[in-house]
Amino acid sequence: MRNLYITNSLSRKKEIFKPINEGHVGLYVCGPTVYGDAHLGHARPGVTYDVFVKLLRHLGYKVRYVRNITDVGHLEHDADEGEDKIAKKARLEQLEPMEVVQKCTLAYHEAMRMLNVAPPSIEPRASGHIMEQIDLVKKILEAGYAYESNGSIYFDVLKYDKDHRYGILSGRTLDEVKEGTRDLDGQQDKRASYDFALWKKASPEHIMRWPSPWSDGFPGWHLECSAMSEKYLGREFDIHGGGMDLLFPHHECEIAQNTASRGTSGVKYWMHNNMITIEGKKMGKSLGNFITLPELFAGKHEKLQQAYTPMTVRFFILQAHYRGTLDFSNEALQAAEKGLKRIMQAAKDLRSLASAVGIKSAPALAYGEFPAAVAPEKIEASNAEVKAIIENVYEALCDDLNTPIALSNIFDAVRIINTVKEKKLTLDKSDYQALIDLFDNIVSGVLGLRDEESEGGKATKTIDGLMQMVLEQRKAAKAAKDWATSDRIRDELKAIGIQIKDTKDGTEWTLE
RNA sequence: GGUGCUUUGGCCGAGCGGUUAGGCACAGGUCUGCAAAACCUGCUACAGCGGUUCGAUUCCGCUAGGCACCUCCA
Repeated sequence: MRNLYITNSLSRKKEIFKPINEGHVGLYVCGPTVYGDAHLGHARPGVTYDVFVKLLRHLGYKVRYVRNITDVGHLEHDADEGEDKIAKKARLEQLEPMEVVQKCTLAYHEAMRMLNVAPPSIEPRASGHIMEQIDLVKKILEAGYAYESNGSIYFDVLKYDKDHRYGILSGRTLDEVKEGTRDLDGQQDKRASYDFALWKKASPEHIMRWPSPWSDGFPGWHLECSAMSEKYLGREFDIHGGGMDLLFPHHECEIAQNTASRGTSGVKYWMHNNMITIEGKKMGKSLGNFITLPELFAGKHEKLQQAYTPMTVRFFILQAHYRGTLDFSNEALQAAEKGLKRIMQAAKDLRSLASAVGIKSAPALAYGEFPAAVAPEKIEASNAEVKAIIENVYEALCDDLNTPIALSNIFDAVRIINTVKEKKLTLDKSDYQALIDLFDNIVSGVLGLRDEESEGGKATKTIDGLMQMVLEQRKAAKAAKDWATSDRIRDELKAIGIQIKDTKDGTEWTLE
């Protein structure tokens, strides 16, 4: 199996990945809090960890991928009167909180499906694991790292810090945390402002509430990930991922909870994807640059000059490294759209060139299917450049998921395919096979780039037939040197979004 | 205020102590009835000032700008 390197946020260094159990990977990623539309920000971790999981599986690992749904406990503020995000939405829309959860979860799933982000192996909900969370609170209380106050339970950060040191992930000392923590009103139940809630007593009007030994209430936000990761992945597991913004306090608190209850921080590698910015600023409702995925796919937002397809968005995300911020702009999205189109066209051309020498491409993967676990140790190809390109793609992906480098090599492969198509270069069967494998396993399989144009199914067949008829007419006009007619056909097709290309071998067409 | 990150050509965005990233845009060429596409060529940058070094965009320091987290956020 190839060596895989990932940047571990704990050490802030690139480390070689060694699974706890040979050949198996346990991965937990923080999923969305379901209280609104899926937005551009959700696309980044969705796509990043999707590619990561697909790569792991292609390399031959058996992966259990857990991504949670937060449907309770996530408050608007840390203050005691901070409202639960879902409860607030439910109040505003006059819905039962679980109706909000259902609606938003389905919308999130739909957005992920469109982005070709495969579902996780397990998608646990916080509200479905109240028992586990109460048990976890009990364990932390027993260990002496939490205290009860007026029906709520808080984590005793000061005590924990003395025994274990709080802040190993974010690199902060408790003094630094102290300085940065605001004293908010409504925190009088806590001993210290930096203590965080494990269990909160519900106020009388609070709808989402469960009985517990301490009060009718609800779990603290950080608790769910500790409880559910342990339940499905065990005391210690390989990788925990999430957005950079969750690093502190969410993941820091998770580590503290794990250590206090299980005696181990629980996670070997922490991975954090960076944010998508819009005009250099983080997306936020207050800045008016908040773009949801349905808006993006429909082009309906004042910041958008046009609609962008899900694959364009996916490709756009993959053109940057996951640890860097990625700046959104119409210009950048339009560039991505064209670049992706070029790769997809080359994929099509490659398939027909290869099938001419008897090499078949694997059928396109259905949604949720993973690439075969057949990553080669060595690339077999007679053309040195082809061989080097593919080797570089694997090396890049295994080097902390460097998708931009992988894509730059894939563009080199595109150039080779185009050169062959122009009959300025010939390849032998081993080269075709290697390239077909590259596109099947990596472009389509790991990077998850689908050809949206040719996914029309029945409609495409009909259009194919029609186009053949139209092109026959134009061919006849051209044969008669009736340029006026042939140009008119071309112009009119162009106007309805069909691009004609005359090549040596006949006329091709593509939908724009 | 604290902590951390960052500054790359028209735009997006990699990377690295000495070798072309890549995409998009732009210009010229080839091909073509003309287009389009493709291919070839060109444009070739690393905020500023110092330092280390045979050599720095790449390491160190300072200055200036930007961003993130510290409060909910993917």
